[in-house]
Amino acid sequence: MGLPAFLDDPPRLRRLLFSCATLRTLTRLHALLIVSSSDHHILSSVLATAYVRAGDLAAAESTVAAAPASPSSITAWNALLSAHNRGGSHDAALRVFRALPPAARPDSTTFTLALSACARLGDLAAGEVVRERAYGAGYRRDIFVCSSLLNLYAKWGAMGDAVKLFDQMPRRDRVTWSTMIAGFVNAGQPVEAIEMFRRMREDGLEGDEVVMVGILQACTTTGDVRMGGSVHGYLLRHCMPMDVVISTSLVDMYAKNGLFDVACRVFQLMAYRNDVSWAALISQFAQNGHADEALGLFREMQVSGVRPNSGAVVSALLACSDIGFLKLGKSMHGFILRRLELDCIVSTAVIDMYSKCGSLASAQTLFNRVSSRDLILWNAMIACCGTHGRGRDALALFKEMDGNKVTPDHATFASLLSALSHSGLVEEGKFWFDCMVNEYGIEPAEKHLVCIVDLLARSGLVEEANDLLTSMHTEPTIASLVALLSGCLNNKELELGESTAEKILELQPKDVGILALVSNLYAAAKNWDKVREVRKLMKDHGSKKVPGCSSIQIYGALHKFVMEDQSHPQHKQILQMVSKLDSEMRKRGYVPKTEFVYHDLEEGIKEQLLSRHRPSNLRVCGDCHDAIKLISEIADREIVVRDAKRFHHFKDGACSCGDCW
DNA sequence: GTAGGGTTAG
Repeated sequence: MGLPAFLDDPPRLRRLLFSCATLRTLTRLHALLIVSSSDHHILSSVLATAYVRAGDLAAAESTVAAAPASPSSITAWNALLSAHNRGGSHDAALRVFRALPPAARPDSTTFTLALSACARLGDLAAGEVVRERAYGAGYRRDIFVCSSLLNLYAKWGAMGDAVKLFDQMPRRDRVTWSTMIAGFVNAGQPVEAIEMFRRMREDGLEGDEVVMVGILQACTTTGDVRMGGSVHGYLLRHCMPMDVVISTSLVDMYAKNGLFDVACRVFQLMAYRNDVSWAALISQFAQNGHADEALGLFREMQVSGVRPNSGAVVSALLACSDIGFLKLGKSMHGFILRRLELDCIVSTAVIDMYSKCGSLASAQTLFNRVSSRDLILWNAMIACCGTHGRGRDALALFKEMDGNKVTPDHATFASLLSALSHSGLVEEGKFWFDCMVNEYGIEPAEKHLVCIVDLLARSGLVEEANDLLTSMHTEPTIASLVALLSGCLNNKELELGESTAEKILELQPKDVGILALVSNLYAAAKNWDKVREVRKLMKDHGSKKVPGCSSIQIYGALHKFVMEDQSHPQHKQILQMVSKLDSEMRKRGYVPKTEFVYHDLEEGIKEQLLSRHRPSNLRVCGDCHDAIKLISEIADREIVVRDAKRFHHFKDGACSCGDCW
């Protein structure tokens, strides 16, 4: 049987290879070429490129590798490298680059592609090897090679190297400038980024969309909304195409600086919004306590047909945590399992959501299922145990983490110490604090000091706590003094208490809760002059508190209560139940602790207020704590209460957290 | 067959 005539017609064969639509026809053609006696090696580059286009990168590689290396084969190698990069297989791209036969003579494109792979991988060392080879091959002044190298440095914080290279470059174009700008933004040097932009314009170049995105990010981090706004105006004046990315940067810039109405307006005017645009706005609402708006937007996003990405889901989970919306959070967990990848970031958010919605057990279960855990995930789980009053569990996790070769950081210790402190594990707390400083070389930050002072003072070791504070190089902060004072008050160490109170007053606190604590200390010390003085301070300077809000979720519906609020449809029935519980409690010997009311009122009125009291410092107060203990017994229910910081699990007339009041 | 951009976790 004769072979098709086109096999002896190289130009026709070339055309055929290029137009091969499917991998199957291509493989068949290749087989024919091999059986034919014609010298198909001269076509191997074309064949390999065709394989790349058909998506069979392995076939492409073996084809180009089997052919004798020639300068013309480098385009096929480049096509292969480029395809690996496009598909996200940067490791494979680097492997191909390393396997390149020297006779193939890598060119500017080859080095550019290899450097791009290094930049994606963050492999600075591999980048150095590529750079040396590129320089050796005479591409020291090639603008593409230099830009790729610059990008590698800029993306991974080697701004010193980037600046050096940038200054040596024979020529700079918009891409080189914008790479430098993005690099400075990334490295947390927004001022330098803006300075670069100024120099760029001095050089006679105008910014394009990519440059302006960098500048907007710089404005976002410096908080310079004026400049951000003028960039916005510049974009409009120069009729720059407002694409998704630049509009999203604008939304982010306005929202991150608190201008939610402007951000929403820009968002509404966008011709097209993708998942990132939605996520940008949702995250800002979620992070600034506007959980309802965040969840509303999340819903709208789904209605409009955009599938939430992990960023949007993480933010929505944060909103659920914020208002304790367990049912919605659970359904998001389900959505993630069906549609998204459960990576460390998402797992952390889900675990945090379960914990903050009161379900530590669900958080634990998920944590145990996650196979690869990063530092932040461990930290989150340790923090969860701590807030639920499980100091020993937190310590066990910490030890397990250490065994898993994850090195704890300052945040780990902050959570661990806080957990130990609230569970009354004094010896352990002291031990790990020393360990943190001496073995892990972590300089105690304010949050660590507050924890350890709290731990010591809580257990009565007020002198030791005070000595620790005075031994530090820096002046004690309000928070650490408050921790000390609170310990003094609870342990009736009034002498040290009074001097601590004095120090706190010198720092002029505005927080009503802190002033109340100071006043209580003076009252305990019977220093009535001081009590009057502090009360006056509370009246004159005390910051106006946003009224505390309590909420409860029943069958997925959220019920909210604010002080004096009577808007709930079942208000009457609720009050009836409260008074029923109240009389039942009094029968069991409940006496309201009126010292927790910070207003100057008659005793009788105080009691009335207390029975529907949300604490002004957003922590469960001692009176509520006692009351809920009794209610859990009367109603024979487990009651989980979350305040601003921690959880209280009440059951059979007791609270799981050993430390509260 | 070549270089640069937006959101998200303790």
